[in-house]
Amino acid sequence: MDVSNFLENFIRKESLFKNKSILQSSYNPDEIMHRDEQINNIAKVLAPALRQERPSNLFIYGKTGSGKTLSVHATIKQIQTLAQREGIPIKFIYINCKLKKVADTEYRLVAEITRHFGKSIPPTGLPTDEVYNIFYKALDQEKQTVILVLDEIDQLVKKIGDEVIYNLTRINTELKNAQLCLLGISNDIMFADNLDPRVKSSLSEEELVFPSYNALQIQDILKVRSQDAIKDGILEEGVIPKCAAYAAREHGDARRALELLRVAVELAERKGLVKITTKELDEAEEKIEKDRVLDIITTQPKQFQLVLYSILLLYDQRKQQNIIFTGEIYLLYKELCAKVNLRPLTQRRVSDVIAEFDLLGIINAKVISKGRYGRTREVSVVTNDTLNAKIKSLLEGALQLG
DNA sequence: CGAGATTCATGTGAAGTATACCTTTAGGCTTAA
DNA sequence: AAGCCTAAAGGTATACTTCACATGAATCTCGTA
Repeated sequence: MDVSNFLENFIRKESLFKNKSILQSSYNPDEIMHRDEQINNIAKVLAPALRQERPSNLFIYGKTGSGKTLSVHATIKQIQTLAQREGIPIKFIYINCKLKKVADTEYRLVAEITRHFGKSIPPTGLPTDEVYNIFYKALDQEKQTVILVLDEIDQLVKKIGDEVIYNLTRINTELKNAQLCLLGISNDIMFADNLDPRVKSSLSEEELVFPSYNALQIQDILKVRSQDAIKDGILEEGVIPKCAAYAAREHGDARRALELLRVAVELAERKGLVKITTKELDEAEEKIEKDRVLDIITTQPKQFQLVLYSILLLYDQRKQQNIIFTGEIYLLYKELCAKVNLRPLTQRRVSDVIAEFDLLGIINAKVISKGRYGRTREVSVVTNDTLNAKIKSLLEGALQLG
């Protein structure tokens, strides 16, 4: 009865949001603030497409939440409407390379691209060459300019190397009708330094750097968006500046600032408050991190979870010197496997698993040499204790541990 | 005392294996003319 | 005879294993001052 009461109230009660979607990361605002120059530059580079000429490949750097993806999308949209009106064949393909199972191998990446042409590619079974062929054909079928946006391209290269990109940049030489333009987006400024020089030079025929927003700019953005997104007068004085300050601390991540605000309002709503204070912001910050980590963890395979569980268990035992080595992890992991009736992976594999968790940012794992005492990964946990406890109980449930 | 040589515990690359899934091909059966 | 379904054959990607070699600083060794 409490539940029905709650739900009843929920309907009656006015939402604190006017339009929540405006604060969600998928939202594309009509106007992007403080990015005019960048958008103009993108437009300049891509404009030749409107004359059926191949635009130079473009490479965009900038920290997370500096508006890269947004600006690209905005530019694309404008070009597209224009192209549509004039009947110019331009096609945009956007792929986020970060998504696991979408673009973490060469095959999967090319398959994913090809699917954007309406072809269906099986998840496995075809030779990679064949997938390339299908891609060529689909691409070259008609006279068109295709602009391929690879977001978080650094993640891709980190995983599978730069050969794919090389292949993609070279495709143009074999195309009769169509032309392909690559637009790479990277969070990692140093990324290009580790590229094969050939790849680097062809990928970044043009380069563009997105500076991070400063606290004031983030405040601007927050103000404008919150005006349309949430009810008037529910933000306590100082909430927006603090929110901006939080985000600016994290290298000016506007996306994070918006998320922070949205989650804070959600929390307030759930608590039945009518004012958002900085307290909600703090809670929101915690919740976001928690959700991010929990989300990653729950979607991992069992074996991975067990490895992580071992790490957390060891971390708890070692409060003082919270450094853990691969060998210990593997030992405990094997023990746990026996308990849960799981065939343990080899140490070789576990080594890779640990490296993957590092890449995901859930743990810190650094390869060190202990001199006479060998070589290992030095693993430490980055999450805080309350979150760890949460993760552990969650994993215990998922793995049916005692 | 200091320069090399040793050593340890794993990192790491390459090649091999199991599994899941794909396409192609060849029968075998059904169906319609 | 044409069409459709099924099963076998032949092929691939992926996750993982096996094998073998690479690492790199603490420690040891041994010649020398």
